[in-house]
Amino acid sequence: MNIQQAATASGLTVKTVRYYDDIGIMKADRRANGYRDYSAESVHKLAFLQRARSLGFSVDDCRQLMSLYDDKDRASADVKALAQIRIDDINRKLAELNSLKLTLTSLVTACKGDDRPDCPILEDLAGGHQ
Amino acid sequence: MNIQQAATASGLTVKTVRYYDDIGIMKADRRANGYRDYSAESVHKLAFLQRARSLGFSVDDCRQLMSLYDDKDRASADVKALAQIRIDDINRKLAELNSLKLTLTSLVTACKGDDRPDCPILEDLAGGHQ
DNA sequence: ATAAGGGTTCCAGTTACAGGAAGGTCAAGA
DNA sequence: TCTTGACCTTCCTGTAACTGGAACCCTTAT
Repeated sequence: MNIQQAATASGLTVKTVRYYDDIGIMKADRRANGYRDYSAESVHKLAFLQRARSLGFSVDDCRQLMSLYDDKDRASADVKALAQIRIDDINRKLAELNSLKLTLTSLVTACKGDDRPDCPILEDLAGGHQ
Repeated sequence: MNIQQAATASGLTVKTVRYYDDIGIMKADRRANGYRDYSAESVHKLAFLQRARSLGFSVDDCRQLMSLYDDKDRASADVKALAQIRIDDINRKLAELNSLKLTLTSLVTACKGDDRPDCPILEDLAGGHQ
């Protein structure tokens, strides 16, 4: 299977598939003419990568997930631990974003948003909360 | 004031302050010996940048905020609009992260996390949701 | 004179690709 | 057979916002 078809089938871009080959996370076979060649199993692994990336795992995380996936003797606890770390990340980001949102929302509420130059947002940015 | 002191006073790192000088968002004065020199007002602007960045404004947003800040005839509506865009961004990210969290949490819950190789997380990544 | 602790510039590395140039390959039609 | 167009290849650059480090200059104190 050509790279284009592999990309389409796995939900990735051609650029990304080539990149995954370059960094060695998903090596492609080569035909005599140098073209990359993807088997059904390779496409499956690419789709695995696509899904893992879309769930916010880093490419490095994916490297680990892939080796766990390939290891038929793995312990599911190892995978669970990786996923839990991701959840913790997400929780941290959620907390941070919620706090940002609160601050910005209160600023926007305080700002009249008219033609005059008084602006509580700029005042706050300039040091109101030091 | 030396760069070190300016950095400390504004809550930035020396590297960052130098970077802001390089990209022109906050140009420093220079002494005869070539050292950067920061006035109280410069430090104030650096602190403004620090606060805006910590609220999730991009450096490019900050460029606009700075010019609005410097412009005494600005309309506060302009600033309000920028802040609103940021809030919308944040809402989008919150929704995305919440959805990720739901998925990961249900996977982690389904995974026994023991020594055996059966792992719903890997199964899902491998195509459970196609 | 020298050593410590500033400062300077410039270059590489980070993440996960995207864009684009230059050129090789393949299948089909005139 | 030649050409055309759609593929494919590698390689280089750029992205955002810095960080780390090398090589070197300046200042101050001992």
